[in-house]
Amino acid sequence: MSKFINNLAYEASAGSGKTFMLVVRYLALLFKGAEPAKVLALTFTNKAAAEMSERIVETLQALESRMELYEIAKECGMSEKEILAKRSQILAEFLNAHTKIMTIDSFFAQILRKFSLYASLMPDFSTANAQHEVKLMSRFLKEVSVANKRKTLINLSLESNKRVSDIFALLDDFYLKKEELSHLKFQKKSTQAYEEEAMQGLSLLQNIVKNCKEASATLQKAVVAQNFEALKAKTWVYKESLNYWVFKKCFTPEMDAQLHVIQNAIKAHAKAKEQNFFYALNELVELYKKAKKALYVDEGELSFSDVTLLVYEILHRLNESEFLYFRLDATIEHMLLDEFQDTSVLQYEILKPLITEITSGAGVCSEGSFFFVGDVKQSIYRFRGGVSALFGEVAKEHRTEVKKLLTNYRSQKEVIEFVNRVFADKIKNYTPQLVRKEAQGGFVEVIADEELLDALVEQVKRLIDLGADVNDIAVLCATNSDGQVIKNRLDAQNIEVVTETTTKLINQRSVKAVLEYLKYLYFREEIYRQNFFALINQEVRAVANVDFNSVRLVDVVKRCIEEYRLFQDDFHLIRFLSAVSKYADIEALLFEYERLDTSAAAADISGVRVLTVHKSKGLEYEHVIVMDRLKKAPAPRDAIIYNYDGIKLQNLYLRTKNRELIDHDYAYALAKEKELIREDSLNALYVAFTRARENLIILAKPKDSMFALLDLQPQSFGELRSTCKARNVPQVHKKLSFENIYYGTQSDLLALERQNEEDLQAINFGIALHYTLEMMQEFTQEALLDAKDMMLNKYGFMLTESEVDDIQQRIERLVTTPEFLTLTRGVCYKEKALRYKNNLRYLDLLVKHEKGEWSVIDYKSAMHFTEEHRKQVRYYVKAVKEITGDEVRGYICYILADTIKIETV
DNA sequence: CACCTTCTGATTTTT
DNA sequence: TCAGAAGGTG
Repeated sequence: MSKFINNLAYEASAGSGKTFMLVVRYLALLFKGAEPAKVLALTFTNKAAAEMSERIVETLQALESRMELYEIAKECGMSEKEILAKRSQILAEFLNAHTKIMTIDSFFAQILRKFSLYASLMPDFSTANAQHEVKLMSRFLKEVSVANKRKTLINLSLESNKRVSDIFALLDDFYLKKEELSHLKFQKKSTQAYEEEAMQGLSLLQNIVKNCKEASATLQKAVVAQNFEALKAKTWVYKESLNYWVFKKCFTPEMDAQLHVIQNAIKAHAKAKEQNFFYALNELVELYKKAKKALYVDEGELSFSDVTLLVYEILHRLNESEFLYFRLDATIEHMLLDEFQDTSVLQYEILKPLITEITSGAGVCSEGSFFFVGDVKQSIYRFRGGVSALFGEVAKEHRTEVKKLLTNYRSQKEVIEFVNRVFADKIKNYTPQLVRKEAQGGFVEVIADEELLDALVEQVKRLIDLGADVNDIAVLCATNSDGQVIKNRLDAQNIEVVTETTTKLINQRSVKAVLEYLKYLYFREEIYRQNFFALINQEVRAVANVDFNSVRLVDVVKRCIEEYRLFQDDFHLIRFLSAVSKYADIEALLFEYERLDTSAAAADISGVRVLTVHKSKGLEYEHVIVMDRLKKAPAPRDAIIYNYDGIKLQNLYLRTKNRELIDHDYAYALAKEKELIREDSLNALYVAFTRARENLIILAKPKDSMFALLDLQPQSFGELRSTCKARNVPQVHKKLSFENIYYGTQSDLLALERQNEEDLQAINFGIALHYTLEMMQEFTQEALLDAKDMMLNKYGFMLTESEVDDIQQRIERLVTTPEFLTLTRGVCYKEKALRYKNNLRYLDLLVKHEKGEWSVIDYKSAMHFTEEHRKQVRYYVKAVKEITGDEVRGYICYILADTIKIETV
């Protein structure tokens, strides 16, 4: 019997079952008796976090037939039978617990909310506001002006040939790395002396040339430089010796002596300038920080990095006794970290004390455990602060046992072996992946073609002709703009396409239409009116004026939806409405909406997936086409080169043209930086290639190819096939329709109009009513008043006064209805998660009565669709019965305007 | 043919 | 900021 390893890491190559291991680990902990609320599982994306929760529920539900069962039993040292016996209980506990499966950013935000007062912050701060940067910029400039540092900023900008906005980005860099930089000192130094020194050397050199009879015209011209800058631009200045080219004829050792004088002066000059630059930057960072603080104290607005930094600072200010931030809710006894190679040093520093406590067993928790998975080969987020060296360092620091997952469970043989061949001698310490016995197929082809887009269309058609489902085809590209171009080309060929941008709310037709409408109202440009009516498929007609000073933006949008009857099964508009309410005024919306990244309502969109390699991380597809970049790769241009040794920042340099030719240290740092960039590109290609399950097609251009570092030749392996598998019946997506033709009488039309209006209003009303009920601590009048306030905060904007009163009256009646009070006697659970047809649904109210039986209560604010509701509640009852094994009854509680009706289902 | 200077054009990845 | 092309000189 194997023993559960408390301190364990997995090096998990692509497709090697990383999520599987995470789920096994998580469930093993629960079966060993850990409370779900004490297990912290952190991921990098919301998608990954949601996926993990879903996988855990899925696994538990079908445990008897899942591969995980064997592993969990092994890890726990229990028999499969024992595990299965505990299954329902564990599932119920998991669904009812405050689980801590989330992104690292939301975890930090949670900590900060608890400790917000330490940072002079209100707990209801917000992150990622669209106007954040603009506001910050103006605050910063004000601070600069107040502190009399305008000159510093202007000099910094002039001297480094950078715009203030670029300086802004560097400031943010420094702000974030402040702690890491603290051991470095920068000194102000005059550069004048070095310039003179260099010019002196030049004039001595000019003398030598003047006295040389053999000097050619070219040579005489070559040694002419008006000033220091012109001298720096000369090519010969960076040669090791002048015993070459036109200098050769006049060469004397004295020439080289002067050359070295010039070189040393230039080197020292660059160094001095760099120091001045960092010194000034350091000074301005203080003001930048002040501006940031002002913004979050006054307006409660923070960026993601502010959250991380503040959490870090707070933790370091806390003393031992205060240091129980993670024990506020419940102790965290177990930690599971996903995609560890993408963690930044700062993020790790925050988690470190927690990890130390767990691994040393010094904490209150006697049996804590630490677990992380990752793959340095898939580290592609260096630009965002990810440090892949962290993986090894952390394992070493906490004496974590590292295991390798060697078998690839995702791909077919040809794909795996191709990847092994290509990367074996390119990626350091590459371990070839093993192929499963049953995965002997697969296909890989490398195609070189100048016309990438034509080749792509051809390959997509080839796959479709072979019977491939379009939803199983993914096109991976280098940039978002490439993705847009690819989408347009496939669209033109009538091939359905889904891009990441397709799913953005602002790209939904109905939302676009409303935006055009608003633009017309605001700018009064004819084009917007035309666009609006074209988008809603209605005849162009006059649009009434709106006074934005007297009408709320939300109301304008609401009226538009009603007037033009845009609401027809369109949940995008509902989301849009709540997004609109966040904008202060029409100007804010019109100038900022493009940054609105609320995603569209979940819709079953069908088509070829087009996405960047970066976005594809963690995903897998049957057929993958990896596209070369359509444009040239950008030149590296980060102004500051950070030189890390492992995870420790050693030094930093200011990127200066040609400096590597005369400054050894700089050359070393630059070479290191270049190597890291190369590794990143290599890793990106590794990620791209390993997304494929069956077929991998690589489209490379002959010149400037991003595949150049792999030395790929046009070639193919295996046989292209599309295995037809049974799949879910695709749900028919109801297309948006903007009907404006009615065949009824005027009164029918009015009735219909009213109904549309009511639909939207009724949904808002229902949501608010539910929310109020959810927020009530108990079913009393007093609790209602508190809950009403909370509801007003959240939904007040979309309700009229009479609706608010209506909600209050309805609930007042509810809490004085004896039948309801009897029904809710016992322990009440509100909004409990329940797995329902592959979706997590929420039960309005679940009551555990004294004798152990349960009641499922669903609230409704209207009598529509009653049969639907009954079905739903019956399903809930069945589910709860299965989970608990107890007696369960279901009720629908109609909270109507004039009466309360409770129906048993 | 070796080498310099000047001009032109291209231009990211995101929780 | 860099890469590549064009144009020029010995």
